[in-house]
Amino acid sequence: MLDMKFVRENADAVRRGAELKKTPADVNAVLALDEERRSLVTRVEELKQQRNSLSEQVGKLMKARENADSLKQQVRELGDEIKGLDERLAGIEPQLREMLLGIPNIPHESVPPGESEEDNKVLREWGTKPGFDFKPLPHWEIGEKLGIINFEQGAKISGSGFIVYAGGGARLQRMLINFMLDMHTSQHGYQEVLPPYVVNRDTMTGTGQLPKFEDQAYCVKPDDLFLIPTAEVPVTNLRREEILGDQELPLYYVAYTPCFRREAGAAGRENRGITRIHQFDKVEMVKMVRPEDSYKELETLLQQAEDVLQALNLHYRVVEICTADLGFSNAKQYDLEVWAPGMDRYLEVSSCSNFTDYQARRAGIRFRRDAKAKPEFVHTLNGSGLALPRTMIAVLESYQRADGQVTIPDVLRPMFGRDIL
RNA sequence: GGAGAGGUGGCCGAGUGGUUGAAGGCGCUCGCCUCGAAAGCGAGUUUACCUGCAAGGGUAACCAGGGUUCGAAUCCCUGCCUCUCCGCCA
Repeated sequence: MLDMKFVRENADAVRRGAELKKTPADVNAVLALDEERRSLVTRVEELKQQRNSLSEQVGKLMKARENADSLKQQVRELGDEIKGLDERLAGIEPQLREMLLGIPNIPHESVPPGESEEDNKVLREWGTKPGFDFKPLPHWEIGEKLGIINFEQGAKISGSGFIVYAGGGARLQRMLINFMLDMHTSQHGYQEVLPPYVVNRDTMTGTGQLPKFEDQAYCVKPDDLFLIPTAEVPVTNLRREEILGDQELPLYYVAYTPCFRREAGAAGRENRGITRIHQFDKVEMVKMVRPEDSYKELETLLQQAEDVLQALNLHYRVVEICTADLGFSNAKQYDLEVWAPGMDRYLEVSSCSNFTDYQARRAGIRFRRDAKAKPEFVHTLNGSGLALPRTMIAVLESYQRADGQVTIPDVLRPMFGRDIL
């Protein structure tokens, strides 16, 4: 969320930002409620000051064994008035917070303007589309033929949108996860964490999944816990409500987790195969950095995600997301889209975002530059490094052979132990 | 799951109704001292919000939420968490 003071002092910039994002946001209503809150606070604090000093006098009188009844009565009446005002405040404050949460982060000035995702800008391409002397199959056909992806079993035991990897498929998936984690920890300086896959309501709220997207999450009802939709949720919340030391920054976390998404409303789209499933694996990078470094850190984050694709020798392109397609909390975002020759299209495998202080304010993640300095909010970033199903799609489809077999990418061979699936 | 104990500032640790935002110690910051350092001495050391041009003033917070009271870190209730013992279990 944005800082109330910032909204008050930069109302126009906030309005413009929401417009650019095509997100309706009633800034005036927020300003009005803020005004009301402040006048209420001022009044109630005055009354409390009176109560405190009168109450102190009561104490003195009673100690001196003098009669304090009329004073007591006076304080009691003050107390009633305070109670009323406090209750009104207690009603307004959550409402104000909620309205503030409805205002999106402001896009960075470098973000290209746009009307829809059509206006996203392809910045560059890496590698070339692989050529085939046969018609490349889509991954679901490869998967079924080789018996490494089983859709029926997934549907049987869990439901549509769940899959079972078997044999070389399961093994390849595990190797890919290993490979990514190893790269990010040993070459990119990340600390690996293995968080819980189920989190509480506060955690889901801290990163913004709740209350707005409750219908997208799987809920463990008796315990009011939620299956994580991405590792971003537990990992970003690791430091929730903390004040970090300057020497701790920048913090780089990488986590492998499964991700669970109900995808309510997404059913029936052109999502054959495993492009969009309810449970998938992902390696996620999360950064907490000093504000002045965040845009530089976004570039390295992007590069680190690209490194994975390059090591796997998969053709991809880098897309700069335009203002209209930018996520609600994002100030700037790049997507990596990998080429899937069997599907004849690009698939988003990574999304690298700079949230500036928007997410950190909501989650209360701060740092102190030195012992005397005021705490400041960190900037948070995250990026997939990478999403497994779509990486798997790209590998299967790009490395397929005329005989139906799939070659194992060079970098994975030592780990995998053989050169075909 | 059963029984018990406990949750106070960066840390340790006092505090059971009235200038206690909180003793004392440690740590940390600044200053003095020193060629420099240590020791020693002195000062300072939570956060959020409101108000003010500023200096400053004020309110709130001792796990969280309610309650009692003129007044609560201190009393009562509920919840959460931690620890110990028992049970169960990958």
